[in-house]
Amino acid sequence: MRTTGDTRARILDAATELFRRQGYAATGMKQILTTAGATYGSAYHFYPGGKTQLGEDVVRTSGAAYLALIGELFQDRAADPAETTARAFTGAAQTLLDLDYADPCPIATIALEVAGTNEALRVATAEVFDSWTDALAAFYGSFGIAESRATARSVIALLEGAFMLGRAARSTAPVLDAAPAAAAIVRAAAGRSPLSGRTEGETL
Amino acid sequence: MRTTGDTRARILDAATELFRRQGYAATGMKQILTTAGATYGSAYHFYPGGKTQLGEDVVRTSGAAYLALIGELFQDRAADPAETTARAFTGAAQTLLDLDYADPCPIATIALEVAGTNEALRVATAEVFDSWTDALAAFYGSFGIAESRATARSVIALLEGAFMLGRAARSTAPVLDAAPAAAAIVRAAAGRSPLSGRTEGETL
DNA sequence: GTCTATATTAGGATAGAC
DNA sequence: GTCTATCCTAATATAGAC
Repeated sequence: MRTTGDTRARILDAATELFRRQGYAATGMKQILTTAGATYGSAYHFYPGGKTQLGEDVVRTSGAAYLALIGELFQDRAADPAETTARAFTGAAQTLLDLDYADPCPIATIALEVAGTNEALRVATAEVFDSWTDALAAFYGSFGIAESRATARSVIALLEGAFMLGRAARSTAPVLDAAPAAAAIVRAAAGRSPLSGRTEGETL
Repeated sequence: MRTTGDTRARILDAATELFRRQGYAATGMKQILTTAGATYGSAYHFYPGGKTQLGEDVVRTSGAAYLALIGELFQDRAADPAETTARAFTGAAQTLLDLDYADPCPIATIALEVAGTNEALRVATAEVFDSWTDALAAFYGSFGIAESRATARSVIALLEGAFMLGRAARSTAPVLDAAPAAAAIVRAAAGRSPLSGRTEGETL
């Protein structure tokens, strides 16, 4: 039995970790509770809606944590946004390695698993993806990139897909390959924007 | 009980369909067999390795079918490869809609689910992704694009990620947004290639 | 708020008749 | 090659004592 944090936090942490490594459906409440050092009584006290409600908490909580991470990675207004984007991918490749190919995205596997079978969870994953898109779009928009939402969405999609191929192959190559590709997406969108030219060729 | 095809094919088809809609872990053998109109006896006769072996057959068979589809979509040597790529994404958005947001990629959900828990299946998904990458890289390479494998991998990753966001949001927008993004990836790679200039500006 | 015990259903897999 | 019956385990969830 661990003693770090309160019981609800331990259950949430254990579920987040296990969902990330095994997926949602393959992870049982029993395993979560054993890992968390908690009991059914506690779990259904905090999550009367059961596994689905716990899953929602996992998705929204880790979604918010990643939103904060996006805010940290994408804040340099002085740098080329395409370069900033590429750097984020390079860092993500390292994260993939550090996690030994567990899912670097805490909601990706869940999102695919529940898209057609659990409406509450599906909505939760959609809202998290939207919040990430909003944050990244705001960053690109601040550089005058016109289709900032479409650009942000594609960059996030590319990262998610690269994680998928990387995990399957147990290789960081797909994520590293995606770094210049992501930069190309951003540069192309910048080139199509009214303020274009400013981000092309010039360092600042 | 259906009578189309033999028993093994019915089991394979049912499993493919259910894995695509519900994922691998959430789909039970019982449900597969009920849907297929088959029994345990038949299932373990054809797949003595059980659910994992059935999953492998699903991954490799539908992986081969998609490889053929890639071959059909990417064969026009007269058109701009970036345009061809964008058109494939537009078509994929329609497929997503036609499937009512079931997974257009038959192995994506499985790939994420098993990446850390089932080595045999993980290898199967990796090999399928590789075969798709090879085919698409050969297409890009035929246009003189130098980093053809990295480009192909990123295009596939972008499509997989766009499917993920699209399924979560029940919207084709992520896939449609990804069409010009994919074209940008291809154009950027072409621009970095020795034979560059040929695919830029010119129609042929 | 936490515990144990249990209800109920489904999970994957096997044996052996036919 | 197909069937039924069954084994054993684990699934989610609940009840009720403490």
